Amino acid sequence: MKAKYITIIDIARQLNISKSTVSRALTGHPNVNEQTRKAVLELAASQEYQRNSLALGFSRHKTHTVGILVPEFMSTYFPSVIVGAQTVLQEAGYNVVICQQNESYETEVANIKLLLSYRVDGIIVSHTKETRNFDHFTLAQRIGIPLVFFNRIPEDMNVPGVVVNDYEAAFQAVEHLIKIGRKCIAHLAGPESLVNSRLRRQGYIDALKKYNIPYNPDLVLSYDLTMEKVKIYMKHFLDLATPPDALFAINDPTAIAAMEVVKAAGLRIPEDIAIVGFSNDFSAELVYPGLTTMAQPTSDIGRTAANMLLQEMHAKVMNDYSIKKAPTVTLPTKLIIRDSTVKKEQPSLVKKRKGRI
Amino acid sequence: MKAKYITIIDIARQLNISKSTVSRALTGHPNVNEQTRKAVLELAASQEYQRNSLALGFSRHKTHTVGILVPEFMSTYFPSVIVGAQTVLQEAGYNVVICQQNESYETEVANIKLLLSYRVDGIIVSHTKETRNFDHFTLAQRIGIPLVFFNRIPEDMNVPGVVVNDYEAAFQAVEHLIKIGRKCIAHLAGPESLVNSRLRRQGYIDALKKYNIPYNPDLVLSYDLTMEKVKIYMKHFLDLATPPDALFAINDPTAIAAMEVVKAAGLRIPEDIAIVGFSNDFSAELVYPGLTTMAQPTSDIGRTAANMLLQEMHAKVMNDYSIKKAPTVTLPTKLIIRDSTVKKEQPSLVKKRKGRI
DNA sequence: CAATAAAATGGGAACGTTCCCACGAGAAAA
DNA sequence: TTTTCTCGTGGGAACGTTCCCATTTTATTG
Repeated sequence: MKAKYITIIDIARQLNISKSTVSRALTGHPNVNEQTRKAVLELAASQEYQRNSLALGFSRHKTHTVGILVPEFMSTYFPSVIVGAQTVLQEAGYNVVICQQNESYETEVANIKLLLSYRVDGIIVSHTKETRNFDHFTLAQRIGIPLVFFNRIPEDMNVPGVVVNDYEAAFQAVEHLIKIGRKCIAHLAGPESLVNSRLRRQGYIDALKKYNIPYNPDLVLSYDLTMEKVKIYMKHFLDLATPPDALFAINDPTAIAAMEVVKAAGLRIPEDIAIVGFSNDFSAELVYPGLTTMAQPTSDIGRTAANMLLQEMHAKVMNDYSIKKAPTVTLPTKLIIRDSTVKKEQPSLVKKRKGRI
Repeated sequence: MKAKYITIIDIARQLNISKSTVSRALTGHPNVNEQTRKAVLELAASQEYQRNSLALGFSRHKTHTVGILVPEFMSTYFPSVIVGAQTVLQEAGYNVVICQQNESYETEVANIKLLLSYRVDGIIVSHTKETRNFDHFTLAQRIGIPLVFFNRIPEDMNVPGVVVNDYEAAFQAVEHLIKIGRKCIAHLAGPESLVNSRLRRQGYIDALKKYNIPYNPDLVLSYDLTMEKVKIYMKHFLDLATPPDALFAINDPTAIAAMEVVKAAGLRIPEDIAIVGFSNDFSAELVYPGLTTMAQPTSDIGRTAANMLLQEMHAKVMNDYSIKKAPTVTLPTKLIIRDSTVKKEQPSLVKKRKGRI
């Protein structure tokens, strides 16, 4: 089974002109007679000519395609970053292909190699939580393919990236809990391997310090972001002699899973335990009670990363980040307060229905 | 700024052998001396050789890449279908690139052309809700690129596809509402242009018929799946002289948005209005009350579509669906009953906390 | 030791496109 | 008229790989 595509040579033959002229006509080159161009375009359209981008990229050493690599896309975070990036890139005339790793390091390496082998012009990436070895990224850099990271940025690489102010965000989240009177605040932290996790944890610690609340390491558990663990850890917190009266969770799914445990234990949110998440996932608004969370400007993150990548790709000379500092943009987060920390009065649930018994 | 890649010719030159031999060594061809192969592989590794897939696909007319086209991926449905498909395809040695259309017809056409121009070996697709003209798909077929549809399948094209039993699913969903005693069931339907919408609507109508409940067209509103509309339409339902005591929504986001309206109106779910959604999105479990919904086997849908595509791609001769019937696989759905239709007793919320005042 | 078979290698075409260079025809300038 | 310029066109190289065919080397057999 073999696909049959029309080529510019087919068109040239039919019109009795050279492939050069056909090429010029199709690419909009000025030096071509208007009648010739018209004839070529018409024939190309009627024969459904599809340019062969393989041949083009191969010959021109530019594919006008960028790859976006994300660790997963079941939460709303990554999809909406992608949509933001895609908008900018498509406007700039670039094609976008997306690869997702299922949080697997091997897939990540394979996908980087895949993109390199397809000679993409640039890559936007957030690495998996498993990634400890960054050789596949430095490889891309060595070859000269611009890379822009977001969300998760390898520490010991000097690469352009877009992040949010994780430290301040965590600080504010915890400060919010303190200001509503909580004194015993637990933290479900992310894996130590991720910078964001460590920054958020530090923000947590420093917020406690600022308000003279002693930091109790027993109230902090790092975990690997698999949902089963949350339930175990949260239960552990509830079983402490002095259980916490608030929880700051590394992200919204964690917070939501924790809420399940709390509710199942018959405790009230926020009265017994107030909960704050991170990212403002779509579901944060939907859960009961609504989840207070630090919103990330996902679309902006994507757009910013895309613009940075465009700049890198258009640079005359490859930016050599072994000698100069790579640009990093930090975007602001915003605390969204919902019922999981501060309860609004409910509309009366017993209001009479109209027109019915 | 130009990327520099090592080529097999570079390697050949350094080892003083021909590019043919290098090619053979790298591709695992039998006719090559073991020592030569070892030398080639070592040099390739140390110089970080990256095969040029453009050249390869260009020369071989096979890219071993398939494209997946989805209308959007903010809900969990499409991402998890993709993950399912990706698993199968990667196991079969195919690369996967994902394109998302933001529900835009123009983007869809552009992306199909993009994939064709990159000479992908096959395409898995669910079209946008805007798509009325399917020329870009028939184009792919004419050229000889296998296509497999899922979820949304163009009616007047005879193409392989994977769907769920939308009609029966809708029937069962409505039957469930009837069995819990509801008599006045509204339906927020999807756009008429989508087959699924029409099938689900018919399932709704026929379920009513079976139980001798008169079908009232005023209780059915088709809409374009934009969230603002839901609120308007739902409010309209509530304002009817005889407002409905149940709602069957075309999908979960619709159902959830409707729940917001119901709750804001001070009505109780499910006592005043029972609600059923469709798809069992991640959020269906998280909302309050939990949303009863027809679960779709998303991962299976993806895996099935991928397997069908593999079969198409491996067919010796292109299947000509202008003369024979294209295979369609229908997968089963499953009703997930949650509190939005049948309330479980709640754990007491006033249970005493231990170890605390 | 010659004859033959098998294994390993080299040479070159092919894939579709762009781009550079050359060339002819006609127009404009000398 | 001759020279110069511009416009439109054609020819061919280049891109990196595979694959087919030819050739050389090595091993095996009579």
